[in-house]
Amino acid sequence: MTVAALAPATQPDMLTPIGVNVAPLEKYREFLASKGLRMTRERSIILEEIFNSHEHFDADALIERLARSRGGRRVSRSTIYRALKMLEEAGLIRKVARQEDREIFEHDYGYPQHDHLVCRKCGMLIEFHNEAINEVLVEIARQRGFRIDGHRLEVQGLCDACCRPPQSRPKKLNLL
Amino acid sequence: MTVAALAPATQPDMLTPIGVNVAPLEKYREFLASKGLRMTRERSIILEEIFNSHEHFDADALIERLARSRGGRRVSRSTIYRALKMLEEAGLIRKVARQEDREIFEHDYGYPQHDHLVCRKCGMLIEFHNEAINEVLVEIARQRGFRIDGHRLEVQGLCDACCRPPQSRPKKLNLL
DNA sequence: CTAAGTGCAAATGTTTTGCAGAATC
DNA sequence: GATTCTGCAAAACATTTGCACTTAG
Repeated sequence: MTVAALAPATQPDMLTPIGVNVAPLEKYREFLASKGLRMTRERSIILEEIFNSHEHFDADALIERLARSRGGRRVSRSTIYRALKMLEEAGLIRKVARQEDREIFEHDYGYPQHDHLVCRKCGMLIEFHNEAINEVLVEIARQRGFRIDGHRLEVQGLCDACCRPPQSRPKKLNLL
Repeated sequence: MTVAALAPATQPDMLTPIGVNVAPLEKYREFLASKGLRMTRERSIILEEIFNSHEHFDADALIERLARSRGGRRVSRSTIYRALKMLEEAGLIRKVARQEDREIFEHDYGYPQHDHLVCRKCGMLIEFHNEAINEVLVEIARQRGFRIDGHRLEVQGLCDACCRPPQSRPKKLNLL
């Protein structure tokens, strides 16, 4: 379970156009321009790879995806880490959890806001959205004069499948 | 701001007995016994140091506190890391946030459950408790057959003080 | 052209681990 | 007395950085 396991997205892909969503690229371009930074081949390759799927990912998974990608789309490790930082600043991706000492990212643009149930055993991420939570947070923040930028809510526990292990052979039985 | 800045605890210390709370030690002892592990001088020193204050802390802060502690209470770095892991397993402490690549811990025993507003600028942690959030989570988990062990909710943003920087001299004015 | 970006390799900083001697039960 | 612990130094690991070369604007 090196790579984050995935639950089916809450929203089906029905509304996603075939191919790359162009909006994120535009947003990235604007962000870069506003900071006097440049849109390079590498930056667009990374962005495209990320937005080509709606899956959660970590730096390493992305690096591998790019490494095995068709056509000389190879991008160095450093550049990818540098890009992840920028994309986060640009509001295009966000960190959602931490698994095995790695940050797990997901899209933060063109995707409804949500939180996650994280299975401690198989690593599955189950997305959910609940407006009531946001309302509570807004009210709490108001009381303390706190200006909310965002939040990260990870609910740890066991997913449905991992709650009842009987059917899959319990490990270590062979020690007898 | 290497060490996590702190907001006053939500609950005053009025109910805390002078000196060390003995309950955590008991709980730790039971946990260790149940696993065939031993209560050592080092483990109790670490526990005592942690429960001597209700503050949030990270591994490094704890290491330093123990290093400068009176009487040969020095405990090695490795032992402290090893202990943090056990204490978390034992349900005595929990990770609440991540700042500057370090995990921030806090008591998870003898202290009411709560979440945090984290100031992105000064690092201040403001605790809050809201039962409605728990209710929502329990319901969501029920629907998905998920068994909740716990959660971690970090709300990022700017604290009251950092929202309005005018009075404290804006940095970089000297660049003119 | 010039400032910004990239790749590489080396550095960083936290956390982990192997091992020999010390301590608990 | 055997098993578990500790401390040390070295290792592991994800992420960052310095630098010479490349590239976007």
